[in-house]
Amino acid sequence: MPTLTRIQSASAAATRARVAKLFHALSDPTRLHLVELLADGEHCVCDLMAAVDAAQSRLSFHLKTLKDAGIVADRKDGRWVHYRLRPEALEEMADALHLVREARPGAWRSITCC
Amino acid sequence: MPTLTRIQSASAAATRARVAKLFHALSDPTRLHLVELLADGEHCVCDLMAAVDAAQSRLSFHLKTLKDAGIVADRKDGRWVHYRLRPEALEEMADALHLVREARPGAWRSITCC
DNA sequence: CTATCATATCAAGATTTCTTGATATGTCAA
DNA sequence: TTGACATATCAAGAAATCTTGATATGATAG
Repeated sequence: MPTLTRIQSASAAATRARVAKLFHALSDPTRLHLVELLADGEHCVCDLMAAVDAAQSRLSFHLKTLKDAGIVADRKDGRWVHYRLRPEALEEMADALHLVREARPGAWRSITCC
Repeated sequence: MPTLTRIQSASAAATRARVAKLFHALSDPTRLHLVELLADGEHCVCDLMAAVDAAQSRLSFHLKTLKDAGIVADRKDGRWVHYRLRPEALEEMADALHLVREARPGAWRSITCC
């Protein structure tokens, strides 16, 4: 494998891993619900816990998953923690989808068979 | 819980499950790679197998995952099978993202605490 | 027919993700 | 201070997902 190709596919692989992580973060109904709730602005964990019916540690786990993917950010305020959406991450996802949606017909052809 | 609320949240839950399934299908680097490859049109399994470096049954598993989510469709042609993207599914995902991205500030307020 | 090829499916194990209950940490109120 | 509260983290088990190798199916070529 030539060097350039290796480098390109290495970064393509890194990009895919990043995008996969973003999509994974939204691949769970509870997390989708949380993201919906945060769509109108910042909320504290206690509100979120009341809105989605989840045990505290379970909610904490899902918020952490979203935060690790960069989809939400948090802010400490006394004994409360407020979470908010990070629109950049959602844009990143929209961009990834868009790249796939714009067809590039004939970019590569059948080699192996058919 | 009043009936209307229960019905609404039942269908909201169903929608979230559907959307979660779509996002889950794209939450894996191999499947993202496949979707990229299909972005320029239909390809047979053998081409895809050459392009992503995956064992046959592994590829088959990931294609099935994409197909079950409705992201790709297949077409049998003699002993070959050709897969193609289903743009509707990608639109569905883009729509789901869009709903979250348009903020609806103040749609609900803190009740429990804070 | 028979052999070969393309693909799907299955079974078992490996790995990852999720849930639960328990405990830790830091903050505020009394 | 002390106690109650909000949240995070941890450990262990449960569940889902992924990988691998083996076998099944159906189509074509010879």
